[in-house]
Amino acid sequence: MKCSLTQKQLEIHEREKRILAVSRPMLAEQGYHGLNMDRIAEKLQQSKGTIYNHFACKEEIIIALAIETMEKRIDLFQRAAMFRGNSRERFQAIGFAAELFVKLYPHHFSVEQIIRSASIWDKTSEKRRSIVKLCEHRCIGIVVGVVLDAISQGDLELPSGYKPEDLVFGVWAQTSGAYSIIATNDSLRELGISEPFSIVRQSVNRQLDGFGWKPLSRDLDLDAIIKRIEKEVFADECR
Amino acid sequence: MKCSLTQKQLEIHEREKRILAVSRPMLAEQGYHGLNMDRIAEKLQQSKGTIYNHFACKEEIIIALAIETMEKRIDLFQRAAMFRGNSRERFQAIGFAAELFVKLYPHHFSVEQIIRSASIWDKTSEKRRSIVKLCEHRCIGIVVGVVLDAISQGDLELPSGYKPEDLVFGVWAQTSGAYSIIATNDSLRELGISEPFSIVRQSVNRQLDGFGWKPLSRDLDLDAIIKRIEKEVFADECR
DNA sequence: CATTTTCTTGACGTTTCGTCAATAATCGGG
DNA sequence: CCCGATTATTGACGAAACGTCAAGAAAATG
Repeated sequence: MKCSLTQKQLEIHEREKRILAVSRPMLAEQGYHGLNMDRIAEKLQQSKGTIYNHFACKEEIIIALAIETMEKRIDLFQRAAMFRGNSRERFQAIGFAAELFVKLYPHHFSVEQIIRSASIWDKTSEKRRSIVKLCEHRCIGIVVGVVLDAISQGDLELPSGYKPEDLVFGVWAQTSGAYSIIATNDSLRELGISEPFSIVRQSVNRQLDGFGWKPLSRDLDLDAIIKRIEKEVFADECR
Repeated sequence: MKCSLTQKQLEIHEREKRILAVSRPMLAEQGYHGLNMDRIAEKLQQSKGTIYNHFACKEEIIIALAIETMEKRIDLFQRAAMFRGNSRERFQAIGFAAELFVKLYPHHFSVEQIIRSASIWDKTSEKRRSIVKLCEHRCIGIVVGVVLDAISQGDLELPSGYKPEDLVFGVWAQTSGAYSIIATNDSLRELGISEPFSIVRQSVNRQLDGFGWKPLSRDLDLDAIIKRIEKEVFADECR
């Protein structure tokens, strides 16, 4: 009875994960149109109706994928924030995590891009939308936490009227903007930009310098810090 | 004969512009799916086949709209770059133009966002794609020009191995990333970010400070500069 | 074991893209 | 000014894909 019930529910839960697993590469590699409900059903050897039992529409699958993505990112950020070092080094670690995320999980990153566009948003359920909001909140919270630590430790003093969230927004905008351009603009090299990832790292550091977040980059050995982060936080991922 | 021929060609050219004019709000307001070939034909009182005589597919319309958009942006940037002031003030003027563009022409801005995503790109013609590249090149060229002036006037010295294009990329990423977030994230205020536009301006300036681009922002009256830009360059737009 | 509830199925209706053969308009030479 | 050739226009049509739903299968319940 109870065992049997759990059996079925387990099966359903399992299938939901498989639907998402099959959907992600379709969406990431071929965009919104590449995600095809009939093909999902076919690949899973189930009827289309069953898929629709799990997700009310295509957009629900997309937002579910986005939630998985954000959770993965949050995990990386959390680990990065725990890096042992001064506040600026910990911020650096989060930056490293963001870069790692893009490079290591391009299929996750793509989904984050796709959901940002189109009229996907308003076909999704309130329930999942609120989960997305929560994830965003948690993700920003992690970064804001490091900024707050920096302030309380006297490494950083923000201009009056400037909140920690504001600084985070600036860096968030810069990195997400950069990664988005890198992913969608195949002629960056022709535009004279040959090492975009390295440039983002530098630009962000200059921005932090501009806010006077100590120690300034000229007093830091950034390459050494990154080596430490690789070894101490993301050993598994950087194998 | 020649007049008559021109007559017809003029009509066709005129119609092409009308197709784009009708398409833009559809695309900008309702995304990729809002752009409906049948409805375009209906609105223009022409058959669908005629629309397809102008544009081989939906994506061609989108990229054509994107080209119009980029040309409009280039116009604003060119005017901004001619602002009379020191190099940093001229850079500021371009930043102002970018912000103005987003705020004043949201339907143009949206299109720039949409083309960046999805699998739109690979259904478009090589011809239009190369025009897009050219536009990007021109647009970046304008900004790079100001940076070069700053260097030659001794206001700015880039770190070794750092090219003017790299600095421009950083700012480009930050502003485009920020505007994209602003446009697609309706809960910024809940995340603690209440004045995103003002924050972007400040963040960019801090970044320029970090590169030591003189005069530093603490030696500038940014509000006064912006007032001057409004009056001297964009009087029409800021009425 | 019978009944009720839940789950699964795939044929179907609908929308929308893009095509193409037929028709209409325009052009150019005599 | 007229007639064949070229070009442009049309809308019915085929194809693809989304989402629905009534009927049937499986599971739960008592």
